[in-house]
Amino acid sequence: MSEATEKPRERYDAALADDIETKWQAAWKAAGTYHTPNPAGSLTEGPTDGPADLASRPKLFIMDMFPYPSGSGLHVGHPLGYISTDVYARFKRMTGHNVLHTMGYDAFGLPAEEHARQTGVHPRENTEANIANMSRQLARLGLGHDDRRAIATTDEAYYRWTQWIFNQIFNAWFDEDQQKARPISELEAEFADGTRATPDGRPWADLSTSEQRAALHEYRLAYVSEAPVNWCPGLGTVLANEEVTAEGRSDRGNFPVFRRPLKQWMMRITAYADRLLDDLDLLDWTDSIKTMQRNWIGRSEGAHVDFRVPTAADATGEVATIQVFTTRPDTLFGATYMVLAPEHELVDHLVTDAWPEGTKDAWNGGAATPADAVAAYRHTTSQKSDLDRQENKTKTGVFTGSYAVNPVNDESIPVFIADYVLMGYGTGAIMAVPGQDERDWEFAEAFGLDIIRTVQPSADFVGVENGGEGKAYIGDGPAINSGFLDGMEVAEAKSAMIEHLEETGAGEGTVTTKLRDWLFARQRYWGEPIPILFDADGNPLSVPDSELPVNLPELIDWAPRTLDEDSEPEPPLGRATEWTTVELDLGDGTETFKRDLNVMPQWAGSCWYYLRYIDPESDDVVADPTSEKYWMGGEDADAGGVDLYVGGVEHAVLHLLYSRFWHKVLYDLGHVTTKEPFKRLINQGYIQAYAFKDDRGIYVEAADVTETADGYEFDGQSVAREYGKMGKSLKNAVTPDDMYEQYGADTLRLYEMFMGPIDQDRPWETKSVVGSQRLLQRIWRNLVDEDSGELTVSDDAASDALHRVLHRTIDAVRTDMDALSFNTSIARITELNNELTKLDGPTPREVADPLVRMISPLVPHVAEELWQRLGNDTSVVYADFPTADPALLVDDEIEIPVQIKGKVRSRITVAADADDATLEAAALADERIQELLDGAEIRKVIVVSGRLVNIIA
RNA sequence: GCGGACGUGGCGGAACUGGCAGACGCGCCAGGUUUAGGUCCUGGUGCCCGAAAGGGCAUGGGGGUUCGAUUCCCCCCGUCCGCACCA
Repeated sequence: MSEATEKPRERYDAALADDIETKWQAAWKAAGTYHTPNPAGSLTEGPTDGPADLASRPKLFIMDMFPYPSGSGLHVGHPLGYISTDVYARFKRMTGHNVLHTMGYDAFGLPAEEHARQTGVHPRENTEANIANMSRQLARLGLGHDDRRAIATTDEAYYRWTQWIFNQIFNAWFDEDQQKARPISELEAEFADGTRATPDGRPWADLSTSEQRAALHEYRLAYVSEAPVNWCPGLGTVLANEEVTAEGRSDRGNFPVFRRPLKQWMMRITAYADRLLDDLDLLDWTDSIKTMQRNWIGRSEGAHVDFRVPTAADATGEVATIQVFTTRPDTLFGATYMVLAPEHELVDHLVTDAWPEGTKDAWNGGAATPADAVAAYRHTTSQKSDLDRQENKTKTGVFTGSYAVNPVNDESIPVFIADYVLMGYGTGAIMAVPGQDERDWEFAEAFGLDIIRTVQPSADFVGVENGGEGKAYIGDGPAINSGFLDGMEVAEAKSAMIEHLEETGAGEGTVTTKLRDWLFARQRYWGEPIPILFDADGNPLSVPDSELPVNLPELIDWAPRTLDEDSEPEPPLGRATEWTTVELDLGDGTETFKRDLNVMPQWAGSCWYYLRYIDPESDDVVADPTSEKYWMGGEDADAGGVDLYVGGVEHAVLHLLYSRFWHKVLYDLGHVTTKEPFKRLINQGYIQAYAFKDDRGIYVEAADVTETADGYEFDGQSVAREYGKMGKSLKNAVTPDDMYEQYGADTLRLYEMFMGPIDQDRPWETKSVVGSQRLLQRIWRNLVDEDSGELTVSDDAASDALHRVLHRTIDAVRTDMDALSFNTSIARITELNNELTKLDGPTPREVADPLVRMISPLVPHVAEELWQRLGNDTSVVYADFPTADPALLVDDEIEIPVQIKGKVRSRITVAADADDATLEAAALADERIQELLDGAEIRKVIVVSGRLVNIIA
């Protein structure tokens, strides 16, 4: 770029912005400008250049979902949320709040381990390098974070407390009566004093230490369970369900995943299902996120019903009983067959030696015996991927040979296995009511089973009755063919049936959730070691808090191995042979313990980081109680929580649900004062960008594409435009560093905030950034002479009109900033500045001063520079945000539109406080209106005070 | 299939609890500064008819409520997101 010789010395361009930005970033750092004082404990020091009374001001706790420190650095899409929270935080600092805002790193996780496997670089080394790079990029944005509070989940000082929380959970049980977690010691006391019976009824003292440990283990909120897990040999690890795609492959790397039984750490999140559901009502979150959480929890009310199978015996020799869950107990009279999931444990007992009399051809799967049919069917099912099962909704299944007895009418009904019944939901078995269930109807048709309607379909229902196709009727209506229920509406029939079942002992009302307990263990290296020791009998015991943290052993050969399909799960920590055993006295004499070899999932560190932001230094407590109560707003447990939490919608369910769960346990145990961690949540939108493909279908560098009359061109070739996520793969990434170089950080901030509302996706357009730079240039030029660098601000009073514009702007900007509506704030500031540009003279100080204050949350560096040039010697960061004078918001005279039949035809100027009669008279007297009415009869006149007049002629 | 969000100029987007649709910006057009281009400055810019005055049409489509609808209600179309044989 050739330098124009006459370019003004002090034009606000990228070079000047760079000078200003780096200068003030250094100054803020030196002064600790963003140091937020705690009310007690550590970090009670505030900024040296801020007000002394900060800690006694009302608090505001603002958070971003902290990032994983990726090796590829940032693009302009990443900081969108961070800028939003920064602007809001700065605005709130100027309205008298003590604002806590910082940033950390969610730094454990598989990518560093994968990278390490490829390069041999230790995950810690790689992670720290990535954090350093990302911190540099973020710091250049001028985010007002209290860097004393920055944490990384990989810090030993941090994960010590992650492990401590694990121990809290492990050493707690859920008291169903009180619906809350209590220390396990209280359970032990109940066993000891006989309040609660031991599992086998013997006195507690008669149990051996090992038996006692085993008994307590059954109750713990974190427990070991032998459960089928998703073993992924390609990654050498077990994956959580959410990390497995619908195709049955790993989310990361797309390796095949196999179901294997394994001893796993589980967290009893299901105990909290009701509270996690109910307390959503306390939260200021969007309906869509709340709905997603509700769906994920999937609470449904219904009944358990027991069906006896007289011909079959269960494992204990008892007559087998199949328990089903149903949300429609009212339809029990219509249950004409039963279905078990193929994996159901009772299936083996139900399979008969030979096909009984009456077995239809369709039922036997072409096999000679039920055992053969079941085995073959199970095999076929296990071969099917989840995707197959989804796409092919044709009902399949086979008869087990057994008949169950319907408890309400003693009818004998056949028992099938079919893969449309899932082991993972309810009891893994259903009573099939084809008359009232689509799926059961399809199965019944395919297998020639009886269909009995037990609800009278409504008149408009198009089923067989009304000459239509066969169909289940799901709607409301009176019960029919249902004995004592006949005539009752669905809801009434449901409760009547539940009452009947409970009286006869055939079942009971119950609640089921889709939510499963949380599989918490990972067979990896780069995570928090689970602080558990196993005694000689294999009972798990927590490492004493005084021995925390359990540090990761240093491994040379630490990487997960890629294993073959038949492999057994193998945790990498098992290779640190010296580390795996430890001698310790846990109060029962010195024992030799084996360490748990699993690490925690990545969710763990992010479950509670808000607490450590509050108090990152305390050694003896997870967070200082006074500071915790202050920052979380714990005076009112219902209303408390982080005041604003901003992050991506991809964390709508898991992170937020896990975090809420941990928080509730900590609340029950008295470590935190609020019921919920995050009071208000906003999902910021994503920045997307255009991408371009050539005719071979290969992406070309988007930055080098030019727009032509009829399309787009790259290197002389026409290319096709697409739209999608910004990133390397689409070759459309724009980095913050590019923007700093071309425009400066303030312009980038301003542009990102101007693009649209915070929660909306939006397309990035580098060519539009210039608009934001122009605004800053014009503001600068209105205050500073570009050639001399002198201030062009006068002490003369502003005109009355300007005064009014100023105060209207202040009023609007205050409201909009408070509503996080930064795009409209910027629009109003632009309008004010356009007025200043038109002035054709120096800017009155009484406008310049509030203008600089108003822009400072958005563009802190240039605002601080102008603030200083205006003669201030304290930082604008803690200056008061301007307040509008209400008297200047109302005009003496206003112009209002006059409509004829709803269409604006003229305008009249009237006194602002004119009454309706005056308005009507003025409107009717208006020349243009008279002309248009032309003597027509006026039927009605609607006057909206201060708004408009509408004449109906 | 079920659930949620949304649909406004060439583009990003404004419009409070129903009251002047299109604020602000990008782009585009015209003019100024400049040797020229760019930068920068000033003005214009929803669409259609019209020289203008003015008029007509416009918030995905259709209907409704209302003096008045981007806003409220019903139906349809489309886009995005979540869940998915959940008993």
